[in-house]
Amino acid sequence: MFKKILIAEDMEDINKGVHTLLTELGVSQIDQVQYCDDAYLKVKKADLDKEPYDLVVSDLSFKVDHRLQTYTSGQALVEKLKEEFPNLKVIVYSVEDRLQAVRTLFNQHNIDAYVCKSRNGLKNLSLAISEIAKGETFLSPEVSNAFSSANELEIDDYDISLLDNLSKGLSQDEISALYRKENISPASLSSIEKRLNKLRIQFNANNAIHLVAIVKDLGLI
Amino acid sequence: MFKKILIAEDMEDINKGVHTLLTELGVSQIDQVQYCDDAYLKVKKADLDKEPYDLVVSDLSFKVDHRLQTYTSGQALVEKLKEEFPNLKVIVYSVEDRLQAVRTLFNQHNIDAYVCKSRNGLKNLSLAISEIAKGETFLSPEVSNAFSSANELEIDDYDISLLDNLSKGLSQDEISALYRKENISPASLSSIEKRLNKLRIQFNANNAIHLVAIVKDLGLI
DNA sequence: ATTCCTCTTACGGAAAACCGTAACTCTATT
DNA sequence: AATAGAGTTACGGTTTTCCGTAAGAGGAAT
Repeated sequence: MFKKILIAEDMEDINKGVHTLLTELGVSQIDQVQYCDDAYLKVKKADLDKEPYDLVVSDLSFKVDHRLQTYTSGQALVEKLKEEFPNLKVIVYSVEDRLQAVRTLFNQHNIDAYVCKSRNGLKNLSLAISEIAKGETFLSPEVSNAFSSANELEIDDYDISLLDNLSKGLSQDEISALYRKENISPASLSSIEKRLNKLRIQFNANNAIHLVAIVKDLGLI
Repeated sequence: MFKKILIAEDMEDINKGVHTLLTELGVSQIDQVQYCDDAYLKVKKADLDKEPYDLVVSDLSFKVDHRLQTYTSGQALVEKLKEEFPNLKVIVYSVEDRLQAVRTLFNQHNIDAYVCKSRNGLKNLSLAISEIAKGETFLSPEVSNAFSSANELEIDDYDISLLDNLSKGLSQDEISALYRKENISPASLSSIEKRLNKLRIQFNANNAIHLVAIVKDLGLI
């Protein structure tokens, strides 16, 4: 089990909650910071002192305040940490459930676990820790389909067209009529509903508005 | 009229076109760069040599390539230039027509003109130059409503919050419940419907999806 | 030809969004 | 105190979206 852990989390209450959990798990040294820069400095110093951290648990979003930060987000912090200390284990603990963000963190920045803050957040966090201790990675159930093979790159031109038309204000009915006129298949309302449902699941969107907002952020349309 | 002008534009053909126009306008010294950093260095050097530029015409987007740049966008370049050389006149010449971007350039970075690359791009550019020479600012007709439009100024924080929550996938019902909990008024479903209806009319949106897509494009959320 | 599989379409019910109308609250003004 | 006006809320009806189920259409493979 891990002996020395750092928590980076700006919300004091959550920070404390995680601290309690880690204490219960028997971690002997637990340090806490509320700013990304402090996190980096602590890890850096610990490394120089030859007493490196075993694990960092970091949030993604940190409220900005008067203190100017070099690393303005958990993402930036994690990137830097994993770059400079590849052996350091990192758990991202965040409310964020956008699959693309999760994918990026794993693929680009090689994090070891992603845990969603939710009703079972702490439980999953403790699961994550034991998995990592065994050399495994961990993914919260809320975002478990971030890698489920099927959805990876299976967004085709039809999907894009659908999303584009939605974003232009057409109703599903109107899109159906349009596709019938232009001989685009499938054109039935039912198929369009089905496809949009698939996309909603893929992108973890609650509804069509959310879906369009997400794919616009991703630059897909 | 201006005597010494710098063109910052990565596309060679456009760069050349602007050069030709300026020559026709009787500008005696016209320099061209294809990288933001080169632009900054040239302006800096000219200033140190006591032969400063009168005007910079800059694009917004520069393709990234092997040359690592300190200033990776026209926006960053303009910001730096206006900060260090407030007297230097700056025209932004770009295809970008997002109103929010235009507003930011004028309000935050104090540019002197914004010209859209379009059919009449060069004509507007020459108009802009003569306006600036008279001490005026200039705004391309394509984006002329970035400031004039009354409708955009009537959007308050509540509207933004509403749109933001919508884009995050909350239903109108959920937003109502949220506002009740957080004592944000108005919180009733009816009022939320009404406000969204007003926004749909203002932005010429067919439905909520369309509305969110539009305000995202405008950079409002 | 039959089976199996996948894609498309159809349908029906529940939920949410859309839209008009009317009532209620609060404030300012006389 | 009375009234007008703007903002908020309530409510009913229609349309659209959401979601599950099931039937039809077409292809591939024995």
